[in-house]
Amino acid sequence: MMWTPQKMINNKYDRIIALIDMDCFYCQVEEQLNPELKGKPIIVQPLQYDDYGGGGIIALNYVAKARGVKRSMRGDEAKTQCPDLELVRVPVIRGKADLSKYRKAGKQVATVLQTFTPLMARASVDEAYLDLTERVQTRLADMTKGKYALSKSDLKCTFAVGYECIDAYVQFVTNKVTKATDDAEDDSEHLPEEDQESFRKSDIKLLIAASIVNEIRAEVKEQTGFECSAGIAHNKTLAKLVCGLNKPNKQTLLPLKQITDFYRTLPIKKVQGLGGKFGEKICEDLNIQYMAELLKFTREEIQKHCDERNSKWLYNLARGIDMEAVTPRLVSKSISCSKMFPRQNAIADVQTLNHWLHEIAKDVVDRVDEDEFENNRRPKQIVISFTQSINNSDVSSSRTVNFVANNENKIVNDAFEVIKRNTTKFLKPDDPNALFNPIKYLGFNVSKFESLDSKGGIEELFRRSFQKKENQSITETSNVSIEDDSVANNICILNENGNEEPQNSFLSKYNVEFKDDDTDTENSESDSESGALAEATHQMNQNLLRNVLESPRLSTSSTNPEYIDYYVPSEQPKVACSKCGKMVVETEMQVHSDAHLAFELNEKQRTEFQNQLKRTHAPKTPIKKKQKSETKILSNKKKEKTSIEKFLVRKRETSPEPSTSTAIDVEVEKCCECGKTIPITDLFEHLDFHTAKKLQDELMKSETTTNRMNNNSMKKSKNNYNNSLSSSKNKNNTKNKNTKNTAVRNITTFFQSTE
DNA sequence: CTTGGATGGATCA
DNA sequence: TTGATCCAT
Repeated sequence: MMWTPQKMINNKYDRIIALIDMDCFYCQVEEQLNPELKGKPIIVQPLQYDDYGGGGIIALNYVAKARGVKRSMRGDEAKTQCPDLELVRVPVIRGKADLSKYRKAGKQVATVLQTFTPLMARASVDEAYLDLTERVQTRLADMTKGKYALSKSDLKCTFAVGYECIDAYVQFVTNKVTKATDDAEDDSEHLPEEDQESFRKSDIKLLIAASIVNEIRAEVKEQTGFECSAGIAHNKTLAKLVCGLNKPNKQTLLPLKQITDFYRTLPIKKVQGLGGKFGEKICEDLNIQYMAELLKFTREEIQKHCDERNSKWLYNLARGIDMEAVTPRLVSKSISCSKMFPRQNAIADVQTLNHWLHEIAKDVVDRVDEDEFENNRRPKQIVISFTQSINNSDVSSSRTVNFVANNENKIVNDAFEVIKRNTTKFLKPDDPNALFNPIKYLGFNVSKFESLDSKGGIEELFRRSFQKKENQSITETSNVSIEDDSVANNICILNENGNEEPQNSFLSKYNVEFKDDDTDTENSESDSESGALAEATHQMNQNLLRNVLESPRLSTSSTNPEYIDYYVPSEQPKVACSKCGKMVVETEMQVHSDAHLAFELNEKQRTEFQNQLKRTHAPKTPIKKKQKSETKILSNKKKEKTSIEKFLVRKRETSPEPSTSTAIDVEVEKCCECGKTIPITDLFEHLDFHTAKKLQDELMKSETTTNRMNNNSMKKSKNNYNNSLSSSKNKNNTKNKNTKNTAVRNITTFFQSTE
């Protein structure tokens, strides 16, 4: 029963996660490649035009959608529905669909996204999760200090679940903030203390995140020409859920307090991971259909129908909690090439089998080769998969083989051997050319990549931080790490319709456990919001980087700065991280170190580093790269090393002056607003007060300029305006009633920057 | 028969 | 670790 509760708790609502999803990505790619298509209704189809009904549709743009074309239509039907529809076919190479241009475009996008945070995980060719927690915190701190203000245009194209327009939501947040300063009453007060701050800051953080995501989407558009939509919430699952609510080229955030309402009409199947058999089973077993209905069940009841892990996950998710971390991953962990041979296309003879093995193997060779140039790695393993039709039913098999050389014939031979060896009856006895059972699917999957640049050292570490990989400990343990009781008692706020269970029993227990277990987290306790801490963290990261560069083995600080390190299993052997001193399970140390590295690099450094990699790796002539690979890698290694050295040196030079004491040691801080000395633990609260004041000031100041802006939402609420501009600038000290009215009146320019 | 194929990730025994 | 299976885009 050893957890670090405080860390876990903070991760329930503290994180800000965005899911970026490209709008009808394949269509956008095709439009970019063939600009004549722009503005026209188009669909993208997988194969030749000889398919049933004119072929399927894998993507359609919004023009086509507006014309009534549906994804479920066949090509013919779509063409009938929309006669001037443009049919774009994905190219076919070696008899199979060639998706390389979409992969390439997706990689471009990911490269841009990655510059905003190291905590980016590609979820598919056109989707990526971003953990924006740090960026949001930084901006919130800036805002609080008056260095930054949201303007209306920052929230362009933004929607908030449960609100008609974003202005309505902003108004709500405004009222809440101003109210909180004057009024002791707070709708988060019945939460456990640990959650209250997170809860109160949720709305403003989501808004800030929306402004950041707008910037991200604008950058993606500028750098790649592609448009995307986004979902913004406190965890991946929710971000994903709301992403599709407003499309295209829009973004949707999910306020914490809207989750229950949102769940009421949300079919369970829509949740990622519940769209298949498992979700169906849950729905049937519990006889429910919507997410909100999950709330009725205890964890034990849920667990009757699934394993512990899933029951916890479901139980938490029903309460808006999903602890899965955004695991940084920039490149895929495997590459697969496959082809189906449905029905009469099933492979029935050895010659045909051989032919297709070669075709697909060529694909493998090309992809692996390309990957080697891009990522300087090579797979160690290849899995050969095939499906036979035996007695009219499909039987799938796969076998693993060492990947010793990226060679077409070698791959084919291995595959042929594998198929022969693992087929009880390979050939028909009377016909040595005919397969006994037809083959309906062939596939290769290479994985277990090995970095080609030698050999440990800082280079390797850097590379890993870019290429890698997974952070399994975070992903896996985060789910099981939520203690049942803590969850059960911390979610009452989501049950805004009452009926929540009493929570008192838990609190004491929680506190006890917290204290018992809180051996090494004292310094970072409850400060994760603080701008000062953020600075301290940054400073510490600088120091950490220096440590890595100068004496990697040296153990220094004993703080654990990263909010992603929120879980420490107790029973496995642990060792101290050489960077942060935190005790980490031995087998997870590499991952832990990677996380440090990912965090330590700022965007510029990362892009610079990547560009250098690209430069040194980019072949002069993209064609015929095969036989050069060996020698080229060697020469590159040298170049690259110097590049890295340069990079590191520069990094050192541009590092901020080392501060001998990090802000973590500071107990008090001078308020930048009023000059008062405030205990650091109270600083944020204190600054909140100033924020509210400022907002009020802005409100008044921009009142007149507001009238220039004339949008629908303003027109709508125009009648609510009044002319009480009489208050002085210090009116922030006035009563609730007054501030509320002001906020209502002037909501659209509330966040206007003053500069 | 028919949103099916290609692809990638994750889980579990 | 491997092989089968599930899930998602």
